[in-house]
Amino acid sequence: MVTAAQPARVWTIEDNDSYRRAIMRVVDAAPGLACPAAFANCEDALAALATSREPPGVILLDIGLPGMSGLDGIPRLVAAAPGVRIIVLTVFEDEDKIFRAICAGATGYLLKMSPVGEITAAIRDVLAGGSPMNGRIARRVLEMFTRLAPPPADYGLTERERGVLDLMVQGLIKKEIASELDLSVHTVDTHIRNIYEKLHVHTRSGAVAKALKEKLV
Amino acid sequence: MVTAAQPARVWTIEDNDSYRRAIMRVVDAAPGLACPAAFANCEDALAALATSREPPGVILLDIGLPGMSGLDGIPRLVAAAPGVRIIVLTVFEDEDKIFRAICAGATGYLLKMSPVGEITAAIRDVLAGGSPMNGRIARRVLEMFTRLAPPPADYGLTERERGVLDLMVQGLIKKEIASELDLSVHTVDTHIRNIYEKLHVHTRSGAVAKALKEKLV
DNA sequence: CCCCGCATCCCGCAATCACGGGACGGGCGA
DNA sequence: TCGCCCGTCCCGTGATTGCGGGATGCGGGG
Repeated sequence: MVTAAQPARVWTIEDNDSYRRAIMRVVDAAPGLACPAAFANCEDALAALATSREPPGVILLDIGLPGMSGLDGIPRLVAAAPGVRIIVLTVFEDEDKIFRAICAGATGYLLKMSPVGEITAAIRDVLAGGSPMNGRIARRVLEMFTRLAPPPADYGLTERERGVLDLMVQGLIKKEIASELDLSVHTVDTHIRNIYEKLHVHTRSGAVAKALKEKLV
Repeated sequence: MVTAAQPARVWTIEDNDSYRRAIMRVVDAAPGLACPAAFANCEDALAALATSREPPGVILLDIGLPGMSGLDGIPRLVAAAPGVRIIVLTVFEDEDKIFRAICAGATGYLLKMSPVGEITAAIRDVLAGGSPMNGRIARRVLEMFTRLAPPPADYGLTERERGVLDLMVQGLIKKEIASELDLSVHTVDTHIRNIYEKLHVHTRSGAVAKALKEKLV
């Protein structure tokens, strides 16, 4: 809980000296927030985390750091301070970096061009269970999601064929599929051949790969 | 572009009469925004879209609608009005609905408990290329992402075995794998057997499925 | 120094596979 | 009513596979 008596501890990892100091000032000036420590690289922060008796609740993290990248630092920081929330604060807005940061466990993603007031707002948001993101970043994240779930592609598989394909994905052989579906092996064979034709493959592995990649079955 | 002369058109689809009217009032009162149309269900909105000569730039969409669900409506609305941005405005905050809405192409996701001022802010955000999300929604989205990239699981596969597995995933048969890797078919065979053992499967399909599901190779 | 584990390579066989064919009934649109 | 598609069933052949062996080279530990 954020109170005046016990301000939330925010650490900053940022290699640009003046920007780092500016952030510290802003955070310290914000009611209920304090920035008791700041570092110019991940290694120093990790070392401090290992010995600190007062771990931070939130870390503002740059990505373009000398030495260990902020991206690589995220999992280690989280491991060193379980429960800590990481807000990435960077100039990068390419999908790859956003994606990697989020997958690594970042809770927020801001751009350095943001007004400083947005930073304290973001910290409070994170503390309140939110995930602050710059608008463009949010749009990108959503787009990645959309792309992740592409058209369920329809190859015109029949119900039966989908059932057979499902069991193929589970690694069953024809004989097993036949008894599972209570069919003759020959019938299963025909279905499999039709699946191959519809999926434009000619091996089990190809069919299974296509089924999984395109979320059929 | 949002100007006083040409306000951005916002449509509202919401079955609760008073809430719908409240939104219309708020949007109409906001400078640069106008809500020239509102509907109680998707079907009506779709019909209006089909004949309208002034399609909206943004649609505020409820999910719990009578008839066609807002979730199912998203792709149709987008199809009927290419370029329209959908902001989901609902009481639901379960992962499934969020996920489906985003995958269907929603640009923003707000909760009805939000102060109305947040709605106009969200509309402007969307118009400016952003993707407004309630803080908790954003957190959920990020968590979904994190879960999407689970531990790359290690079954102790050797370099060679990974190479073979990769080609298996591509649907090649042993002979093809052998020539691709410049090995004897017998060697490939042994590799495959070792892969089976390490992956605890005993069929090609099982191995391919496991490789794909756990992002090996 | 020798043994063990490991990755790599090889052989042979029975089981399984892909695929060419053919057949039958039921549903559905022309 | 007549096709046509679909799901079901069947045969046979030759290729491919899974698996039982066995062998090589190479590194580390006793």
